[in-house]
Amino acid sequence: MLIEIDFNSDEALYLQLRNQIIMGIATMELREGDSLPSVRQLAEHIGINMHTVNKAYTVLKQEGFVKVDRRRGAVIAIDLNKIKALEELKKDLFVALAKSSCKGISRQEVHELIDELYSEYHTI
Amino acid sequence: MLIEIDFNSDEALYLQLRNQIIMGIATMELREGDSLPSVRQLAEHIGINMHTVNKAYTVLKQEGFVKVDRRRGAVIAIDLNKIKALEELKKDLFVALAKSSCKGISRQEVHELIDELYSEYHTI
DNA sequence: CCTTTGTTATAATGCTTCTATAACAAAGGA
DNA sequence: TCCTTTGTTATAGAAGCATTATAACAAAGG
Repeated sequence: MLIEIDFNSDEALYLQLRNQIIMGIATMELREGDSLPSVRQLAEHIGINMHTVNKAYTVLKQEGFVKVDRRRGAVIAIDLNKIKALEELKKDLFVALAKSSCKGISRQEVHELIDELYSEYHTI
Repeated sequence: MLIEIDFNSDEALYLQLRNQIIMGIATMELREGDSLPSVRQLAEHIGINMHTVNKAYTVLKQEGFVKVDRRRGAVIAIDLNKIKALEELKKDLFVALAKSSCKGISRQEVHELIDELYSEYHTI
């Protein structure tokens, strides 16, 4: 899977990494059971520090997207928790929708955008 | 308008402030032309530093939610820019939807959540 | 003339991010 | 058995951000 880090972004490196892996899972580019590169390999490949990759993996583990196996490294393993996920989504959407609502974006436009984005995610 | 700051949150104070004001506009608790308290008044009222409030107002100004008038202070004045707003919404939704998609939340469930949240925003 | 307004400057403190170096036990392969 | 690779942990430093504090300024209004 191709990882692209933007060093000029104001988003933290470990979060860029985390987000791209989550999007990889959503698009099924990464599937349950797939191994991620070792922290050292990926760090070397991207050109960042090992600890930064490790931080991304640790967050992904805490959020239930990977399990870490000493033999196989970080392995994609979705821990389904819809209730928690719905709460988080709600929190994420709250401010984003308030902003768009203020800027005159209609409810229908949001629905259309959701469809457009969701069609890129093949899980459901 | 009631402002509530959570000092235990890991979200920056000036962002909590910004978000609450945006949500205030979305729910029409704050309307075009309304004045916000002066940076010093609001800082005093909340119990935080003047510069933290000033930072929130500065961000809101840059994002086109208020205009600053030397006489009237920060005044709600929406600068409509739907194209930019749609781009930002898309970016905001991208990761949030990827996460929920991975966790098994269906497209329909997202649509329902959108309706639920949007019904609290009376602008459109 | 005095107060209040936003604005700007400077400095100190604490937290987060990122890097660097190092070491450890566990597992696998030769 | 020995070597390499794995995740993990500890420690330390640099840089940037968030927050506070004190201070000063010009502009506007009463």
